[in-house]
Amino acid sequence: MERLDTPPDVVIRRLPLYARSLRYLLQEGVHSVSSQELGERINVTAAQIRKDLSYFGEFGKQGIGYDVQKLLSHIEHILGLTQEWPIILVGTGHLGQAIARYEGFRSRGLRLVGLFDDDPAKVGQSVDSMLILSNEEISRVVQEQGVKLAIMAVPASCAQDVTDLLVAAGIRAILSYAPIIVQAPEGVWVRYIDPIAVLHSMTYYLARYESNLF
Amino acid sequence: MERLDTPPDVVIRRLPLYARSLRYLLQEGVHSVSSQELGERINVTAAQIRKDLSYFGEFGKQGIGYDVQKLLSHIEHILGLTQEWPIILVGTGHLGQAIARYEGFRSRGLRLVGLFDDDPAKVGQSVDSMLILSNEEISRVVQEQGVKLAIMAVPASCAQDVTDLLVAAGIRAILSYAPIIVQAPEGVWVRYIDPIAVLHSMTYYLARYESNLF
DNA sequence: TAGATTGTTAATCGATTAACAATC
DNA sequence: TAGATTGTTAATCGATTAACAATC
Repeated sequence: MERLDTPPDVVIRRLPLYARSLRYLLQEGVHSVSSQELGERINVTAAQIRKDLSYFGEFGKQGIGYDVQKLLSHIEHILGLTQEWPIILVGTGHLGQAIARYEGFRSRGLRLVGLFDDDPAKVGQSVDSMLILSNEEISRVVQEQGVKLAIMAVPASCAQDVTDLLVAAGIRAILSYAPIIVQAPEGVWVRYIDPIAVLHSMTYYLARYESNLF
Repeated sequence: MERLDTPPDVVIRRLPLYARSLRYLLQEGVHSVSSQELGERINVTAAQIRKDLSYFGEFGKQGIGYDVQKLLSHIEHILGLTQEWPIILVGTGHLGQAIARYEGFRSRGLRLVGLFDDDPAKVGQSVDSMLILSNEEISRVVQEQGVKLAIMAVPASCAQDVTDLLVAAGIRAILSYAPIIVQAPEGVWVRYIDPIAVLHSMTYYLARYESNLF
């Protein structure tokens, strides 16, 4: 059956988890998997997996389940992971350097092509043989390499300025580690990695638990 | 009016964002804020903020809005941030070291009290004057210091084992950076920081955009 | 007082789950 | 064939939003 609904964002955010689990299954030499089995691995119901996939097509076989390799290919295709995406990283503090040293980008369809910092003392140094450039060069690199995706690991105080710079340069999606919500125009996606906020939401439950409220 | 509903987890996850925005307002010297103004800063509707807060009490004044300092205190109290939470970190790769070097824990109600790795070559070294201990010492430290909260920055391949170790030691909440969903018993909260998954959900939109589908 | 904004209810919207015919 | 599991529909559940009386 044809599906014309545009898939909700929650569904899109689950697809990478399905893909990853399928990669692990493949490594383990598993060739076929049911929605039930896949769901148990990632704590999602079987019905949800089937419903999610139905937004994009029919990938399974009744009575059998899904061919791991095939379903993985389909999902990678849906996510646009058949191509390699150049990305840039702005901010080379402790966290930025750790990200720059991450070895896994290439195998995950991403390639770090630029490293930027606005601190003149850092510009010209290098991290893992990758040269740190000035923020003023962002625009040039983004345009030359057709970069659409940026990681922002800068202090809250300059996050909005850097966002504006990235948007002006042509970046369309930003993953921000800065502890602040930035404003970006329509058509630019911003997502946040916010470990402190996550920890603070867990202390809520810990505090409740400690006082024996459940 | 009294509210007996237990607040949904989505609400709990938004509270830290409200708290943070209020801290910024306080720094800026703003004393009073309406749900409208607060909402604009963090891209949340005014109605949602008021509804969220109503799970916990009445903190505003009709016609006026909220006293920034008071509302912040209330939210910090709700989140259990009136006490300092000891935390441990397992895994001292690039990312783990960056986390260990993070200076902001103290001011955010968290205190790193232990750093662990299972690599004998790393045990005994130190990061920022904090000694790396063997994973075998997790249980002792957790019990001695009453630690409930752990950050896990280990490879996917040992994430489940480390989780089991943490749970056995008495940890009740885990923030995991490992790219795998781990199984934990009831009453133990696990949350994930998964930058690659987030990037992969953004490539979906970039791929759509590139092919001019919207 | 008049204007503004809260807290709360009811309406709406959207996501998840259950159930089952289709079919491998 | 009998058993298993999909894809899809309808029912349920839960979260967001709109609206407004209460009130500062």
